[in-house]
Amino acid sequence: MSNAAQQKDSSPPAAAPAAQRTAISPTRAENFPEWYQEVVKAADMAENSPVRGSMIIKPYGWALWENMTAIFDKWLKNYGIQNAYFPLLIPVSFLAKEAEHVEGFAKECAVVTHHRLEKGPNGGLIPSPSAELEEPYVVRPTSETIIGDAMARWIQSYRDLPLKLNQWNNVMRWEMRTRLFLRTSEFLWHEGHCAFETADEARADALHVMGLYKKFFQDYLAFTGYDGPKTAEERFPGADETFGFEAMMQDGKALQAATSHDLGQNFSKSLGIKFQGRDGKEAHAWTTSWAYSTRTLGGMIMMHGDDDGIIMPPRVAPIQIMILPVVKNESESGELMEFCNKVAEDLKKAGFATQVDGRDMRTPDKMWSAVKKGIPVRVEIGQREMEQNSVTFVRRDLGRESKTTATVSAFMAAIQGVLDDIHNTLLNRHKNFTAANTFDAKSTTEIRDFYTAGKTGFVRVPVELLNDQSLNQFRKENAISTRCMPFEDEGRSVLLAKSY
RNA sequence: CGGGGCGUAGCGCAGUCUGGUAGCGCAACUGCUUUGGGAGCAGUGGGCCGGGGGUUCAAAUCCUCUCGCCCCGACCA
Repeated sequence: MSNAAQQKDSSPPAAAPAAQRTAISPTRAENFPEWYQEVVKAADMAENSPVRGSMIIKPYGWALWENMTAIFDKWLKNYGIQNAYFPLLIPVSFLAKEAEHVEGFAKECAVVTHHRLEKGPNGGLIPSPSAELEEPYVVRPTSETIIGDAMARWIQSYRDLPLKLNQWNNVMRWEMRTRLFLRTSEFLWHEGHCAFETADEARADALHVMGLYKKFFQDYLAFTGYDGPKTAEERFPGADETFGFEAMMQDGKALQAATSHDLGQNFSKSLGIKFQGRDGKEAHAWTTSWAYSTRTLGGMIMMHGDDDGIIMPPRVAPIQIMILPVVKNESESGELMEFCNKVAEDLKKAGFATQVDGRDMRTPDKMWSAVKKGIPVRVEIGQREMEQNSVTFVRRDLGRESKTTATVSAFMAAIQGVLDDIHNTLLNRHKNFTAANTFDAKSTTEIRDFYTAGKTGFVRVPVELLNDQSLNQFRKENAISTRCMPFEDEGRSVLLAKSY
């Protein structure tokens, strides 16, 4: 409860018999939020910036995001989505057009009110009073309105439908409390916006993209979770239905990894997205929107990381294989580097993201650096290996016990399988973890007992319980939200959890 | 926005109560020895003590205002 006091006591591991030093301290068990921050730092992925709530994504973090976007972008195009770009600034009046939408976002909008600076009375620069905008702009918190406005002009006939757009961009929501990747004021995402002739098509689109997310998370990011409709209280402002993908973090809190919205005709009516139908009559289009963001990346860290730092899922890892030359003495180093580079070249030709760590550092330090960056496979090559034309490699997911020596040709033949196996190990770990942290409860009393006992995870309860006022009161007091109504239970149940 | 904690070298911290020339560990740099899971010795460099204003002969230290960070809560597709 009194967290502030507790933390201080729990963070130093009390100089106990440091059996095995972990690369990250505190450990997950000691202090999960602090562990998370340290992991991001240790991997050199991101840092806080001078701009409150906005982070700097460093090259290694960016490389991961880039991989996460490149793959999914192809899938979207394959599904018939066209990428486009819409303005960062949205006229306030646009945002105001959809009643629920304004209400949902007004509280967290950054507003642009001036177009010129001038010298202030105390030095420095101030917005020039003579340069106040007639109508302020908001920095987009999401783009439904400005894209809808364009759609209204672009769509005249049912022949213009469906219109399926997406943009990779940044948005801003003035968050009160931020954490690297998980919640930042400015964040990166893609936002898809589609318009259809019929309600069924729109619904199918929202569901289809949710399916893509699920597949992407499973096949590339190596995690699983529950997908399904959100309850009314968690719905996107202005949506008829929101589908979410909920994943369980190692501290027992849920994280929404993606959402997809069936917006019905709410936005088309307020923004005038109309078309002449096959019957010659005027009709409003049915629209959708969907997204995943840099938050998903943060979630991935919290799902796969261990006390030595992040573990990169191999299929999106910026560096899949790191080769460490183990140099004994200078005289051999030239020949050894040549050998390492040769192996690296072959791996690169075979399509694997490979690097040789040729930095002038002690070997153990390079090893830990690779560990903290979560590089799936670390290859060590010293005099021994070179003489036998072999390599020694270690899997990040299994640690030093997995150390194996193989001939170069055997390694080349096996590496794809090794990476796939790492992927599967991570995925299965997370599947088992999710299953082990999903509990069933049939009554408000059971739910109360669960949380009162200090347990965490998903609690799956019958949807009818949402009508129980005493449960709602309890949820409110304990910050327990409804996550989604899993498709697999066909609407009979809803998942409760504390969440990010 | 409420409650709590905290800003001192790149990082982690001591010094603040009781005002008197800015310290420790790690990292960095140099040299030698080392190198297959976090090395050893010797040496060197590095500070607007978050920022503004005040009190004082004198401020990291006291007063005041402010900015920022962390944790919890509220809020949050």
